[in-house]
Amino acid sequence: MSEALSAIARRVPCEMCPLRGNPNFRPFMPEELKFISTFKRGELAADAGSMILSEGSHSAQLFTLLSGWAFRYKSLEDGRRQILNYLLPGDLVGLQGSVIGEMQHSVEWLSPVILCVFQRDSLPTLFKNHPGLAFDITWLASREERMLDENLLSVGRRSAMERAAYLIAFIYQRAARVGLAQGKRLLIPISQQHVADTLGLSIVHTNKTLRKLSDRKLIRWHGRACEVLDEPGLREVAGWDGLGEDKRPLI
Amino acid sequence: MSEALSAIARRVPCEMCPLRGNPNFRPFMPEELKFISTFKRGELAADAGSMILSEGSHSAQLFTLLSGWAFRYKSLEDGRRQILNYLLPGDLVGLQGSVIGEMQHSVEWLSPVILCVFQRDSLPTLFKNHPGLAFDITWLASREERMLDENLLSVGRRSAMERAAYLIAFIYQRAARVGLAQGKRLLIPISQQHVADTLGLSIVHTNKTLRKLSDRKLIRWHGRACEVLDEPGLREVAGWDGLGEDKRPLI
DNA sequence: CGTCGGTTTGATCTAGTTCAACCGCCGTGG
DNA sequence: CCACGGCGGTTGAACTAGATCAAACCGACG
Repeated sequence: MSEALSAIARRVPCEMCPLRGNPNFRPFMPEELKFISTFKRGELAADAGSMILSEGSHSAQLFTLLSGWAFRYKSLEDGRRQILNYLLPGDLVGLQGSVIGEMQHSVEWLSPVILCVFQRDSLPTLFKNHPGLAFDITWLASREERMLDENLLSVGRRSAMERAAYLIAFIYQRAARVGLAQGKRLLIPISQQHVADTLGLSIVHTNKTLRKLSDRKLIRWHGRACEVLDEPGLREVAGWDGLGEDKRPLI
Repeated sequence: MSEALSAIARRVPCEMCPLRGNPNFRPFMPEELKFISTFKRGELAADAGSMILSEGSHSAQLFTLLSGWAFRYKSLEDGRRQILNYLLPGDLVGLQGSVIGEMQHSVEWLSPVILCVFQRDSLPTLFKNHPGLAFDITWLASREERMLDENLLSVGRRSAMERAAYLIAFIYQRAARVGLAQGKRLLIPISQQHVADTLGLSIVHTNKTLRKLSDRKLIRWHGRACEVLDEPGLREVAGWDGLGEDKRPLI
């Protein structure tokens, strides 16, 4: 757990955040950036597999994922697990804990990650002095809700094949938006167990379904990662239109 | 559709909002209430079955459900429908549309409803001058996210029986919190088709599952409504602990 | 009295689960 | 250097939760 965490001394000033170059993030005012820089307490690095935030935790802090992959999940007493959504660079982590006071889900890293750590105590200051940023946080919360809506539709009403294709296309698009699919092929660092727990299916059936997608040359499976070969093809199978066009804020 | 809507002349001042008496809502400062009162443009009444907000709509307004029942849903091209969540008095309606600019789900009323209508344009003013209320809106967005998390867990990982029991217990608790189960028995105004579309099951199987719950004297079905006979029993079947204790804001 | 929306029930079918075994790869320890 | 064990993926066979099909029922309402 926490042994896998280490604070990083070097502190990238938010003005030079590598993510901000990306045109998918809305441009920020200099004073907004300045505040975010003071809001940011430091950086944190964690290894794949370690878990930082767990259900029921009260001392939750607020983070932005700077690099790496993660996922949110909940589980039942007997171990059945449901992955709720994936977290990619630029995503806020731990908002529920900061706003409501208690995390009701857990988060686990899929790769080594770097997080910007924010001071939860200064959230009220942010709301007070930077209404634009406060609105951005609400915007991000609404975005998360929208993604969950779509995931719920998928798990509730799509067939296994559609679900799998949708999931991979969805992750692909999100990754592409944050520049993870620049020219070079994209490898999504998940196992088939993760896919199963996201889709609400058994591993065996998930394997057979992914097999079919592989046979159709839409994806290729590499050990613990999924390579996307034909994203439009996946969307076609899923009957899904793709993400909208909006520029998102980056806190 | 919109013919079923009618503006109501009489305008209850927010200071006398019938919901505010309920101890489950956090108390508001007089100046907050005053602002909400100016934020509120009027009231709207709509009949059961009519649909006000639909997917893709851009002109979305922001509402608070004052009385009545509603639900949010999404559907696929071929008609498969997934109900995402239910809306009860005190819930915010149309936040996604107000914040992101486009509704990506639809809303339908289950009973005659009364809505407080807010001016979407003054949302920036709210964020600017009333950081506490802005925080409340974020709080409500997080709460919705939390409910979706739980619903997703349910649809993805619980059995039909567990899902059905969870759903009804969940709605029951929410209704109880807003005073809809005061002594007298509570009738949830939904059809089995709604239940099916919430649980991601077929109607036939939903019917058989509800039948079992009826046989166990946990619920009773009345035409287009569900009566809850034994809420702890339902939670037991579902393996669900119930909602937490938090006081919620009321915008 | 007929029709319509919603519920009920039985029969049959199938998508997805469970069980079980096996494979290939990689990291570890003897 | 090799044997071993564990993790992740693969495959087939048997099974079942839930889907689909079809028909009837029942109360409300015009």
